[in-house]
Parts: sequence; structure tokens; C-alpha cells
Amino acid sequence: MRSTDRNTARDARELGNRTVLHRILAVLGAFDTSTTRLGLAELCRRAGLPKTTVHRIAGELVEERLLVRDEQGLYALGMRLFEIGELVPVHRTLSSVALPIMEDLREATRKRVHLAVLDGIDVVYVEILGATSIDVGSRPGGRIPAHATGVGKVILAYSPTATIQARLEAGLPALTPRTITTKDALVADLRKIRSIGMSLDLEESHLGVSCVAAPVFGFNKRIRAGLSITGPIGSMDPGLLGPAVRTAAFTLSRALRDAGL
Amino acid sequence: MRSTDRNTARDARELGNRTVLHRILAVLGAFDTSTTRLGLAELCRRAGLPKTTVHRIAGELVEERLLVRDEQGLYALGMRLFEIGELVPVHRTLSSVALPIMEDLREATRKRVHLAVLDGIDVVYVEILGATSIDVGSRPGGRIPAHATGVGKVILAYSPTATIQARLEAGLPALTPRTITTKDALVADLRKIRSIGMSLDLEESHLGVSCVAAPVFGFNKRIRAGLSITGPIGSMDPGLLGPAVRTAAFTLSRALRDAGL
DNA sequence: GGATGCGTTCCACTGACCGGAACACCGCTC
DNA sequence: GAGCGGTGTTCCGGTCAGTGGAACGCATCC
Repeated sequence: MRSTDRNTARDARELGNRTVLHRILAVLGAFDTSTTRLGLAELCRRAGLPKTTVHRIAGELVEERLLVRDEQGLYALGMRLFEIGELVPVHRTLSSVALPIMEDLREATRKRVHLAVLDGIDVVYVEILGATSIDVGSRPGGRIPAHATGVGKVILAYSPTATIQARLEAGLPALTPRTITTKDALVADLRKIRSIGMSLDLEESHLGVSCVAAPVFGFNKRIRAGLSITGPIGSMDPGLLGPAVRTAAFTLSRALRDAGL
Repeated sequence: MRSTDRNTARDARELGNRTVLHRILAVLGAFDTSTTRLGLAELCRRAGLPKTTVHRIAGELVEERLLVRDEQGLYALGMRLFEIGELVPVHRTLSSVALPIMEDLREATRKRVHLAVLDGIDVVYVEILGATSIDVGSRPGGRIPAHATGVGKVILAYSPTATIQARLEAGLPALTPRTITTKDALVADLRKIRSIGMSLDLEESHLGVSCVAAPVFGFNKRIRAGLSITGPIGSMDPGLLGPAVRTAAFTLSRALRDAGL
């Protein structure tokens, strides 16, 4: 029966999912920020796959340099993944245009400068300039719920309502006690952001850290990214820094449109 | 027969190679710096795989967000690849220690600052600071034959002889007319580099571009990376910039050792 | 010694994957 | 408007790549 076939196929797809690609991603997904090197056993546990299977897959991945094995036999993500990642267009094309402008902003404000894009209901940091001594909880490739951060809110504010709706429906988890967690508060804040053309983030994503962000538009005025500067909460004067960020974001928007992006 | 089975298996492995993973990588490998968006047909040609196969694999990859499809139906590398790539330890751990030092070097010299590691017989740029108006042919994630660039030579100079041998055996392709292409010349240059503790690159990797590089050592004095500054050939004074790069590289080496890397 | 952890190899079974065939849809040209 | 070369898509039977239990060797630890 075709319908039953489809159903079983769909079942397998939705829960568990046993294709080769899934297994590969389960293995690669076992690594995260804090766990960069893993033995076979731990890899199995995290991937939820039998030992033999992981052993074989990991072996193939090493052969392809997607994984490497160190002297102690531990697996780690390999250089080739980094190389492929650097080719991703949203990162590469955006960065090439944005970096000079971000550097100017960095020099002018002496703050940490962030460029982020919306991916689904989260924000992903595409480029960050300026090392910090204190931990501000942001890193290139990092993913944070859009409502809980300055760049995220400013992108949401200029996104289609369907996007905002998706974020609301997925819930508003709190990263700090000051994160916006209610629908009404978020909607009100987004309205305010649209009216002043920038967003503020006072310890909403990370305690002790404040942030000012402005929207970056691309081809046909569609929101493309968010530009922000971040620093310890005491050092951030929105009245002073706001115009700097807004100007830089505006310049970037122009540059993107000139480049046809 | 077991032996024949093994042979055919090995044959398939060595030439062509028809495992799922290989097909996936053939598809992902179809994208490069200049070709960021591809239709199905072109994807097939580049991957060397039949239409149906690519269609199915690409579909699965899109589902997993390793690829994305734009409005016109073209495929492009997806954000998830960037996210995974940013987790690669050689990049992440090295960068986190190196970036503050690289920023200081950047401010002091106002040149483009490069951090690169050796991967096999090539050099891969791990981190780059300082946008340039002119094209210097380097980008994060970029891969260049080790003998043909400043950072590459300085890493080779402090690598085990087996590594140098591997590079020699793989040949010394020329990137510009000034690239070192003979074994004797390279060996002599490496000796000179070891004696002065830094390497020079006068238009060897890119015409009009010069470069000064110094070695970065990690745990137990093993060579880990190369640090370099780059600029238009006229603006580069080795006598002035050399010490700056060497000092920064030395500071970085210390920092790495302190971090246990 | 035996118990528990690791990583590795072997190999028979099977269903996930393959890809040819045939499809629908352009925008051409004649 | 028929014919053509180019896209992208769906269908489906055959088969071999991929699976994973079992059994291995080797460390620790008690």
C-alpha cells in the first residue's frame, strides 16, 4: 500500500531518523563549544548510536578530514569543516562588505562590534570585532534566541510579522532575569525600536553587558542583518554610541545595495 | 573469495569512491569561492553524479540546513555549515588566544595581520585582521601551498624534516614568477629563516604584495602556527616590521603555552 | 581474579540508497 | 505549433553499502 509505505517512511523520518546523513550529523553534532575532543564511547552516547556504527562513520570522517584524531585517539572536528564553513555565502559576502565599516566603528567607539543575521527564530553571529577581557557570551557562529539580544530585537523589529509570530510561538526563554519574556513587552519594545531606529539591550542577553544595535538593509530594503556594539553596562552611553552604530549600519546598508545584495 | 572481495572493495575505494559520504562531499565540494550558488544541473556536472542522485542528496542536505535553496531554486551552502565550522578547535582555541595579540599588532603596524596553520602540505588561514582595498589573495579558510607564502615558509622552517620532505615531493607550484620553485632554493631559504627567526615573502604568493612572518610555538616548543603582516610591496619595511611581528609571535607563543596548547 | 571501562575487527543480513526511465516545464528556433 | 535542448521533478525495482550484535584485546580499578 502506498499510503502505509509513506506513513512508515514518514514515521522513521520524524522520530529517530535513520539515514546515513542523519547519523553523520549526529556524530558531528556531538561536539560543542565546551566539548571539543571526544573518545569513541562518549561520541556514541552523545550521538545515540551503537559503538560499531560510530566507529565506522568516524573512521570515514577522519579519512575525509572532517574529523581528526589526536595522539590520544580522541576525535575532534577537522580543518576541512572550517574551510567549508568559510565558504558559506551569507558569511562571506556579508563580511567582505561589512568588515571595513565594522573596523571604522570599532576604532571610533573602542567597543566590541557584532554583525549578526537572523536564521529561523535565532540570531547567528557572523562576524565579531574586538577581543574583550570580560566574557560577553558572544562568539562567531554563536546562536542566540532573537528576542534576547540587541541585534536580534532590531532585526525582528524590521522583519515581516510572520517572523515575529514564529518567535512568539516558539516561546521567549530567559537568558538573564532582565530578558524580555512576555509577548506584550516584546511587541511594545519592537514598536519602540522601529520608532527610534535602534535597539537597546540592558543585560538582557548577558548580565553586566549592555548593547546598542541598528538594522542593516540590503537589496529592495529588506532587512539583512543587525549591527551592534557591546560593552560592560557602565561604559555604554546610548546617546553617544547610538548615532555611531546607526550611521555605520546605514553606511553598510548602502554598501550592500551598491553591491547588489 | 575473500581476497577478491577485498580487492574490489579497495578498488572502489581508491578510484571513484561511491560511499554516501563521498557523494555528499562531492555535492558540497561543488561550491567554491567564485561559485556560491548553483542549479541542480550544474551541481551534477561538478559533483560528477547523476541527476537523480544529486537531487535526492541535495534535498536531504536542504532539510538538514547544510544547503539552502533561494527563491530561484538555486542551491547554496547553508548557515549550519558555518556554525559547525566555527566550532573547529584549531580555529576556535587558537583564535581566542591570538586575537587580542593580533589586534595590538594590527594597531601598531596598520598592516593586514594573518594567522595561519599548516594542514598537510598547505597553509590554511585561520584568522585575518584588517580589511584591504587592494586584493592580497588571502581570506579566512583559504588554502595556499606552504612554500609559496611567508607564513607557510616560516612554519615549514620549524617543522620536522618529514613535513618539509612531503612538500618537496608534492612539487613546488608557482603562484607568481617570484615563487620559489626549486628544492635547493627552498632549503636555502628555510635555513636562512631559521637563522633570522622570521621569513620574508616578496611577491612570492601575490604580485605587488609583500609579507613578513614569524613562527608561533605551542606546548613543548612544537610549531603551531605562523603570524604575518602583509601589505603592498612598497610599504613594507622588514627592518621596521620584522621586530614587531617577531615580538607578537613570541607573545602569542607564550600565551599558548600558558593556556596549555 | 573478575569486573568494568575502553577501542577494534568480523561478518551475515537487509533495507536504504541508487539511478535509469519517464515525466512536466520552460524558453528557444524554425 | 511542432520540435528541440535545456531545466527540475517523481517513480520504483534491484542490489550492495551500511548496519550492528557478538566477540575480541587491552587497559584500569578494586
